[in-house]
Amino acid sequence: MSKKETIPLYKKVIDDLKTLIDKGTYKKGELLPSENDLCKTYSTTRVTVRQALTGLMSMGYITRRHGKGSIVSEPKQGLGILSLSGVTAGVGDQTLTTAILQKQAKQSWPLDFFHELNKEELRNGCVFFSRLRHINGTPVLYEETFITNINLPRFTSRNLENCSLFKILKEHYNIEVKEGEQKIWAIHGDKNISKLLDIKTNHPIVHMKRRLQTNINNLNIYSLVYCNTTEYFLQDYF
Amino acid sequence: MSKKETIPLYKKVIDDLKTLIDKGTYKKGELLPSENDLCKTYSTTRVTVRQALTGLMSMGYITRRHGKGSIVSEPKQGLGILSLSGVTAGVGDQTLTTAILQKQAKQSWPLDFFHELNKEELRNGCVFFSRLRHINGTPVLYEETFITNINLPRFTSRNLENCSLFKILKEHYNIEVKEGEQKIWAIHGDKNISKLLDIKTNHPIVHMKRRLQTNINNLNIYSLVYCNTTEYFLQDYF
DNA sequence: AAAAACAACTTGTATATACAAGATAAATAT
DNA sequence: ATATTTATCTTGTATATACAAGTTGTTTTT
Repeated sequence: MSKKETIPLYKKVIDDLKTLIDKGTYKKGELLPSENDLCKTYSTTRVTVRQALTGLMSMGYITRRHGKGSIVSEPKQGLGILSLSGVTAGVGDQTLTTAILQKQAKQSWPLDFFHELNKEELRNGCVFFSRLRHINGTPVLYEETFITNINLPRFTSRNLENCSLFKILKEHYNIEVKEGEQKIWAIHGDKNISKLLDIKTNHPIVHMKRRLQTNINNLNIYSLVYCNTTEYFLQDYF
Repeated sequence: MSKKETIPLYKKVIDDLKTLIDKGTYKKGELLPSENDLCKTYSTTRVTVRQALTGLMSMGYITRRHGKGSIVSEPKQGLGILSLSGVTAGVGDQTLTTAILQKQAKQSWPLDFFHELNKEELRNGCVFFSRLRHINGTPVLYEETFITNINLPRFTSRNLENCSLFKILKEHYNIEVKEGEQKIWAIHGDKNISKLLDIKTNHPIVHMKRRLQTNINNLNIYSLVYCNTTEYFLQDYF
């Protein structure tokens, strides 16, 4: 039952350093321990340590300077456009709450679904849920998410508040987002969206259609996003 | 005068494979030669070949499957939101023209510049230019670009039409974009923007503020983007 | 005092090798 | 015929090592 999976050393190094960066032990602009120091810490060689650092770099956690070291970058949360920042401060200082409008439930794909689906996905159906995110009490972002139904144990009974979808997928099912695409429009919200976001109908909002591919074959995450960017904006690091 | 720089082997492998993918020799969904084949081709070892493949992967050119091989992905153009797609087809089928509204010229940074600048950048000043991109004759995207002035030879006299900024930087100055951030809003265009994009003033448009860091220290590319997404949309791969 | 050389750090590139583990098709056993 | 095993591909992880080259502070020379 218990997956006695041994996680690779380089992944452990990534996780450790990521945690220390997120915790603030290594702050923005500071240098990580040198590659040789990390080699000693983990009793390994530079090839493995560099594999970890390369991973952290492509995740945007660090930059590297020849002859200098690995420099901690701005802490990034999420992948692509997942983070929402206020004009004055980062998300950390804001009160971000998430309301589940429709709890995740198995269903078949909508007939007019916005993205092409393969046979396997169509056969499996999907899990759908919708969330409304508030910052400091104001509704800012409405999101509808469709996940290919591959029978994740107990997934439909989990609590998906507080942006924890990706965390849950990673920690409980070892699912990670590998790549993705997103399409962006500026639109005027229709009646429903405007009501949800508490804005006038001619108010401009950002609309996105996203598709995220995971390390599991045929497990894609699709989402429709509607965001009121009057007081906040969408931020994207790459 | 001639830079007798020896380019690293792994970079040559990346460039070669990238060219072959772009040319269509390796098509989407196909497998690249195996790591051991590439080792033979380049008379090197797997560590070096894998360094190249890891690079191609983080650039989005390929995905890799354990036990299977390196699979060619959808060819991606540019980095982050740089590509503009129509609803019906990719950019390739569209007629994309670029008009230079203000030719690139050295100047000092605007007093109310949207991003923090360091001392070095302030001292150097910037090169500014603005472009208006049309798809099938319709103005769709207006972009103002600020590049830190580091005296690139002949840069101010080059032709920046046809999205070739990044190509020029890469080919003539060996400058590559390393990372970046972008902030996104939906707004109603002001008089100027609306006139440029030929839309009504209450029309929703996507507004972005972008900052791209390059492999050259203190050389950043800042841009302000305004996009009419009525008929087209902004697309982003990661 | 200023410039040049040096030493000691750092990361970058590269070779050579080994075994683990996923994918696939052929050979074998049922 | 249908499973099962096996062989042989593939990529994934890892060790050990070497030298090149950028960065920085110290020492030496001028």
